[in-house]
Amino acid sequence: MSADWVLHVDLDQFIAAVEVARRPELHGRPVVVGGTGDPTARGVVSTASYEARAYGVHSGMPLRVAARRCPQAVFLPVDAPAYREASERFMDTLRRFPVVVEVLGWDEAFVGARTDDPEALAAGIREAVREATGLWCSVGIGDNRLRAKLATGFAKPTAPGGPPAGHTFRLTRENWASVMAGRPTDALWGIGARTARKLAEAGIGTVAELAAADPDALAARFGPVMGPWYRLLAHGVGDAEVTAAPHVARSHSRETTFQHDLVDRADIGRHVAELARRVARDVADEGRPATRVTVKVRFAPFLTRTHGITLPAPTSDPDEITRAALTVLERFDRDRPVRLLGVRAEFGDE
DNA sequence: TCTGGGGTCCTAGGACCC
DNA sequence: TCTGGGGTCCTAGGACCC
Repeated sequence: MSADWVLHVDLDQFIAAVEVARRPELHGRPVVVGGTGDPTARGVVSTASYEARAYGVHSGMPLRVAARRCPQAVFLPVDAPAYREASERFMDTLRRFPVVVEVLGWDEAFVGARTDDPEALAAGIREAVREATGLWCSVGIGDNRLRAKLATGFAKPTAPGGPPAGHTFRLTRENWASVMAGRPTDALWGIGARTARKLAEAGIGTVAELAAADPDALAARFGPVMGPWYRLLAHGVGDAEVTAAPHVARSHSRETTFQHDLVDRADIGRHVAELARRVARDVADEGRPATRVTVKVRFAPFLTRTHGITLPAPTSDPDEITRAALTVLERFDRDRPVRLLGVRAEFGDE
């Protein structure tokens, strides 16, 4: 009997896998991709291979720390065009199946399907993706998006030297409690370290405890939307709809962390103007005018401030966007060295 | 440990208006 | 002279995700 399923398909160690696929001599070695590939420079790890993860290296970790933990790793620069190309082949492969494909990121997608054998569909997808891209993927099977997404975590190959191909895992209303009840709240998709800590302070440590919490108390503590939503997450409640409708951007931004902090005012102004011009190009490509321009400044050592203005009228004009960014820049204190500059353009609600 | 770059959504306070 | 209740918009910051 056919039923509607949500599959979450996720490429394994995506960025590192792309690099290894085109440099077979790296197979089996610890590989760390991030920044310019210089482990002594400012930057973080984009992806570490499973061999590198065994040394405690993970995404988001400063490259300098990764180099200390795993000095023998091969450090490579981020090559965005190569990953974009691999991503497109991956998505095109998914679209060959009689399913609805919703892109979530470069290396993951939701797949909506009506089938009586979702495991067989998942196996077919994994083989086709391997054939088309040379990359392995893992597949979570769920009765909604939340459960499918979380299921993928249980499908992933874990240990280095383990099976090269990911497996599949099915997470539904039936096994939700037995799989999730005892796990920490940040195992849920949408609860991170900060919220988990605040929940723990309220005496809520596990998914089961969150599921049993009082919604009004959660609303008072976490806000009228987030509080009750956390409780629903703990019950595994989520949307089951998958859509192929193209994503409509709310904003575009460009930012740069400098290898050496900036102190010169004119220098800072030139960098903001350059970022604004790049954002204006993105706005022009979008084909809709920007309604707001925001500037971000991260001062040394790591203090971040933002200021922005709503434009007098929506515009795509590079000169107007640049002028707005430079006007906003005047509102910042200028008494500290600058580590990062960013410019963002937002679009209206239509 | 010393913390990228690109996004999304929510919250809360103040301004402003009726 | 001391004062309401509600709605909406703007702004800055926070949290989360990949």
